[in-house]
Amino acid sequence: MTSLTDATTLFVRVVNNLKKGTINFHSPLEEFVIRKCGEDLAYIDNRKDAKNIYGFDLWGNLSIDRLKKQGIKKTLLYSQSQQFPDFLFKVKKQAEGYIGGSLMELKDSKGGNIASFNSTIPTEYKSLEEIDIINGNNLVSKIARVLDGKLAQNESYFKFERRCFYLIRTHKESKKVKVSIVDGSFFETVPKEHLFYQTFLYILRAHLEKKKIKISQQTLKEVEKALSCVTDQTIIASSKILEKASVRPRLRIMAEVHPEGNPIVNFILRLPKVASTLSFNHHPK
DNA sequence: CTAGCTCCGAAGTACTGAGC
DNA sequence: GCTCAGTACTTCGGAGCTAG
Repeated sequence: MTSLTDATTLFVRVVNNLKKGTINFHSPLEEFVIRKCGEDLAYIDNRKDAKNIYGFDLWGNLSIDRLKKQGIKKTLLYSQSQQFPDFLFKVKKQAEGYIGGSLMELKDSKGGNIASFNSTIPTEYKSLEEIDIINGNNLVSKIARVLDGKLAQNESYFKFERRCFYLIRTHKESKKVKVSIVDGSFFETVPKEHLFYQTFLYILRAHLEKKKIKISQQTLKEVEKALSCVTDQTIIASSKILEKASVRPRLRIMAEVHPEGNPIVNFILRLPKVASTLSFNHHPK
């Protein structure tokens, strides 16, 4: 279990600075996090802008030679990796385990609804191990390990379940602008693993209905059981090479969040819905 | 090492239909 | 008609692979 420290720290600092006017409601969200919690971070996805725009160097005084030894290539130092998540907080030691180490994702939205989640399903917890699976590489865990230093050497570091938070701004261009920090658990009303196979089941049922095909309850049960194995989004989302096909179908996972219009508490959310779309890559000869 | 290519997530843009 | 939200589609660009 982790505490809420990371999110509350950020929240308190953001609120204080909004009051003082050192940041304002229309500043880029990443500026909030980098300027107010930079030193507490173990991963920044856009290290290029962190350094060039906000003058923050994630690597602090770590020497380039040492980083190279730990597998951090020079091109990685200040790039925009476009991986999940946007930010990772450093872990702190507590008794035998860890606290802190939260994930922070940013969502900026013109309207009152929260923008869609491209490729990542929002959840309450994620470990570095899961982050690596989502990304299909170990870039994030590699960087976090370096910045968490000694604390990262423990074997449990990789599997430590980290809380997920979302720094969300709605109505960003109007006077109604509102900034909130939302706990990932608000989005995870159905376990992520169920979301995928239930989507496929839904697709199947809709087809059966449309084509007026009747299959037995028994068969449907078996299909459901088989489909329940479909849980790995990297397998779902990769483009597929099919025999004789000149195009490669690519299923993309997106989650659209439907906001509940609550004037006081602004982050009560309805069932997340996974919408997949198909696009095609040309298969080179 | 590096230039050129593929892969694919995320951001940005376009479209569409409902309500006024 | 116009606006806006929801949805669909397109573009961008970093990483990683490979051939030279």
